[in-house]
Amino acid sequence: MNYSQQRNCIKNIVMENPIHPTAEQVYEIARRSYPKISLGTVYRNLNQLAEHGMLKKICSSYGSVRFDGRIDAHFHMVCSECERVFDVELDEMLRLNDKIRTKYDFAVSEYEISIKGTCGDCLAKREATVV
Amino acid sequence: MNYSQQRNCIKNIVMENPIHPTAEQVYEIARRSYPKISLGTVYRNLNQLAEHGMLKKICSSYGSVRFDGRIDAHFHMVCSECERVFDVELDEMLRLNDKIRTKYDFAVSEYEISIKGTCGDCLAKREATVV
DNA sequence: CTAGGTGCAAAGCGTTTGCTCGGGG
DNA sequence: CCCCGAGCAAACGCTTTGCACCTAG
Repeated sequence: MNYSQQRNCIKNIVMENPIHPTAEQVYEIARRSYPKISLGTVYRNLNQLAEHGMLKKICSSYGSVRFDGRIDAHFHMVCSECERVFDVELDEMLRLNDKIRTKYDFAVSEYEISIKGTCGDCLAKREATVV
Repeated sequence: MNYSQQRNCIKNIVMENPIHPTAEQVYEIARRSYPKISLGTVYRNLNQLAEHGMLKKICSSYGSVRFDGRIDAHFHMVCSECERVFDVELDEMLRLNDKIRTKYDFAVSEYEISIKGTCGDCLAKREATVV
C-alpha cells in the first residue's frame, strides 16, 4: 500500500475521533484539509484500511456502516435514540473465543457486533481442499 | 395491525426457518404460497413485524439485513465464508444488562449483534421533557 | 363502507466501480 | 518513468415509497 496524503488524513480522522464515524462524516471532516477529496476516495480508503487491519468496520443496523480506530477486542453499545456508538469493556467478555470454539465448533476470528468466524462446515471444507 | 394472509405467511416463514433469512429469501419462499406477492410487500411486512416485536432484524455486515424469529436474548455468530448465521447461548452473557447499566450509565434494551440501548444523554433528555 | 394491505414500478440512498489524470517512489 | 491513488460520475444493490386496486372488519 503506497503512501498517500488523503489516506493518511482519513486514517487520522478515524483514529482521533472516537465517535465511530460514518463514511459521510469522515468525508465532511476530510474536506477541511482536502476540499477536493471525493466520497469515492473516502470509501475506497476506509475499506482498504479496514482490510489491512488498521481500523474496523462496524454495522450499527441504522443505515450506514461505521468505522472504528480501536482494533483491540471490545464491544459497542448503540443508542437507539441518538444512534451514537459507545465503547464497552467488560472483563466477562474476555476469553470468550475459546468457550465458543469448544461449545459450538465455530472458530471465532473476531467478536464485534455479531460474532464472526468460520463455521464447522466451512472448516471441514477447507481441510478437505488442502488435503 | 389488521390481519392479512401475506403477513401471516411471512411471519410463519421466519418463525419456521431458523436460517435467519434475508428479505429476498423470505420472498422466494413466500412465492410458493403467493406467486404474485411482491418484494415490497415482503419488506413492508418484515419491518412491521419487527416494529411490533414479533421478530428481530439483525445486521450481518454482509450486505443485506436478516430476520430472526427468535426474540429471546441470544447472540449470533456469522460465518465469514458461507455467511450463514448461527445462534449462540452462553451463560456468561446473562445478567449483562445490569452490569452495563451500572458501569456505563447506558440502559440496555436488548443485546443482539451490537448492544443497543439508550445512552445517558438521551435518558436525561427524556426525563427533562417529561418533567 | 372504509381503513389498512397488496402489487407494481419508480425512486432513494449508501456504497462501489470504471476511467482518466496526477503524485509518489 | 511506472504504478498506485485521486477525482469524478455513472452504476449497483438493497430497501423504501407513491399510487391505484383490493380485502378484512
